[in-house]
Order: sequence, then structure tokens, then C-alpha cells
Amino acid sequence: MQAYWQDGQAAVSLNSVCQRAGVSKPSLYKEFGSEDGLKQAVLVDYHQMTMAPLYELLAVDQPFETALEALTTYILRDHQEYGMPNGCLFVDLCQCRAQLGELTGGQVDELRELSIGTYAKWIDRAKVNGQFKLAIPTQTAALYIEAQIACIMNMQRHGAAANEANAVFQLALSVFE
Amino acid sequence: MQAYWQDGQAAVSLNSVCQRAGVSKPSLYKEFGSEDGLKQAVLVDYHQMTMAPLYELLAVDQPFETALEALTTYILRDHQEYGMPNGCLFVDLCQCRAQLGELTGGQVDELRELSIGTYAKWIDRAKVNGQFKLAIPTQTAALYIEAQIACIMNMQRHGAAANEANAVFQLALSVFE
DNA sequence: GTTTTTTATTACCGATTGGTATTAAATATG
DNA sequence: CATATTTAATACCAATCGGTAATAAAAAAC
Repeated sequence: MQAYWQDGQAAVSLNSVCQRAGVSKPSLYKEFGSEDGLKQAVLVDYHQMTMAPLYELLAVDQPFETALEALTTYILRDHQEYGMPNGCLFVDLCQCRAQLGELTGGQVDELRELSIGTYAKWIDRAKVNGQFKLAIPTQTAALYIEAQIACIMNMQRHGAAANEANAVFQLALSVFE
Repeated sequence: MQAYWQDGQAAVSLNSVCQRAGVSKPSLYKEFGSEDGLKQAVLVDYHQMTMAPLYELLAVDQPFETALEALTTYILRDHQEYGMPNGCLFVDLCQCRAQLGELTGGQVDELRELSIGTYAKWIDRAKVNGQFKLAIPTQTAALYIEAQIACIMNMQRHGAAANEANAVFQLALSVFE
């Protein structure tokens, strides 16, 4: 996960993974079956570690504005502080969707649906509570949030200054205020 | 250019380029020196064809709102109609910046500066004319525009429905209204 | 303590990568 | 027409890719 996250999934070979993990190639194949299987397993782990917490955050019953702030704080937290590479492994995988194997590709699709569905539910709740004032379809808003998160993850990974990325993200989310 | 644009620069080998172009490998090397040289040349061409027109659009002396509409129209035009692949070759290269060679990487940096600089000049002009009301640094706004364009190009390339991508982009640019 | 069974390693597979030396074809010169 | 010169294609290079068969080491069973 560390290697894929840090160097970009497409730039990391199986050989280098084995070398880095101090594991022989047949051992890795015994465990994951194929490169595709490894990537899928990594993605599931990554999702559990870094994305699931965000969904829980949005499931909490609190004012839309408060949740929006919590989301912003979570997304813009300094990865380095937690010993994590910049950027987002999931975003990286989404962008290379066409080059992925069956397992990883399917997992990506599944998690994208989950992601957008979570945003949509959150927004629908806010609409019911009268806290979401914008007159746009829920789906559009959900896609917008997903896109903006991906956008900022790309900026962070590309090495953009933290304050610049933060400013861009806050500007993007200001449409909801 | 067609191959890189359509399939993603990283997924296209030199061999396949030669095969596709009906050119032998030594001939290609005579012309471009290396894969790095080919990609740089492709990028320069791509920029001239699809990005330079946008800059010219922003250089025209017209109200900010009008230019914003022109920008939106240009960005959201249907690529298929013009026989172009979806997405943006430049955005693709930016996202793989770390994996690029010296020539292509340098060219990417140069064109990114040009791109952001162009947006910044446009916004500064709008500020002087009192047409840009938002109280944010020019650099932030320029980065924001670049990010939103990249964002929508990614959506288009990923196969998002045109109306969804359009809605997201228009929502993003609505912060300037 | 010897034999079986499991575990993990080395060494290899064909395919493909970017890149070139060598050779054949075509053009220009005499 | 024959020779020199340029142009381009075939055939090859080492390195690396994902993946696996053969084999050595360790653990379990007797």
C-alpha cells in the first residue's frame, strides 16, 4: 500500500513490491493470486483506513454546515503528519481505471458507487432538513463533491503548497454556503 | 498524439506507436531521438491545437462574464464531434509528471506556468475593471480554474455523462458569479 | 530420529519494454 | 548504366515485466 500510494500504482512493479516487503514472489502469489488480486486487497485496506472514516463522519446527525466543516478538516489534514504519502490511492486507481484488472477494476467501481451514494444520502438528508439551499440535483452535488476531493488530492500529490490546495478546496465548497 | 490522447500516455508503448503510424522504429528515433523526445513533440503539438485557442479567447478584451461563458463553452464542447478523444492529454501528462522524462517533464512544467499565468493575467484584468468581485488572491483563482478544468477533463475521460460533467463544471465556475 | 508434509526460495519462462547495429532499398551523382 | 550516398526496415540487444516450475529449508507427524 505504501509503495502504490507513494509512487503511484502504475509505476510500481510486482518485483519492487516483493523486494520492498522482503517477500519472495511465489509467497506473494500464494497470498494474493495475482497482481490484480494484490491491488484489490490493497485498495480494500486503503478504503477501510482512509475513506471509511469520512463516510462515518457524514453519517453523524449534525447540521450540514458542521458536517461540511468536518469534511473539509478531514480532507485537508496534513498527510505527512500521520506518516502517510500525499494524494489518494483511490483517486489514482480511478484515473487509471481502464488499465486495471478485473478484480481491482470491479472494486474501484464498487467503491465509487459507495462513495457517491454516501455523499448523495448526506445531501438528501440536508435537503429534507432545509439546510441545503442550492437548487441542484442531489446527484450533481454528490458528483461535485467527489470531483473536488479528487481534484485536491491531485494537487497535494503534485506537490502543491498546502495553503494553495486548501484555498482552492474551500473556494470549491463555498458554493454550498 | 491520437494514441497518447485516447489510451493515456502511460499505456502506449513506442512499439505500438510505430505499428499504428506505419513507421519503423529507427525512423521514429531519427525524427524524435527518444520516447521522451516524441512525447515532448506531441505535447507541443497538442498544446498548440487545443490549449492555445483557449488562451487567445481569454486575451480578448471583453467583459469577464462573457469570457467566462466563452471559456465554459470551449471547455465543454463535445470532443467526439471534432473527432477528438475525450479528456486532455496535458492533464494526463501533469498527473504522471513524476514518471516523465526530462524533456517531456520540463515541457509540462513550462506549459503549466504558461497556463496558470494566462488565467492570472485574465483575472487581474477583470479585477482592474471591477468585474471580478471575489476577494481572493489572483493566484488562488488561477489555480482554481486550472484545477476545475483538469477535474472536468478527468470526468469526461472517465466516461461521465456529458450533462453531468457540464453541471459539475458550471457549478464550480458559479463561485465567480 | 527418521520420514512426511508444508513453506518459501531460487531459478527460470515467454512476452514486451525502450533502444541500435546491421542490412536492404531507394535516390542522387558521376 | 554504374557508382556513391542517403533513407528506411529487418533483426537484434539487454533489461524488465507478470507469472511459475523445480527445489531447498523448515515444521509436523510418526
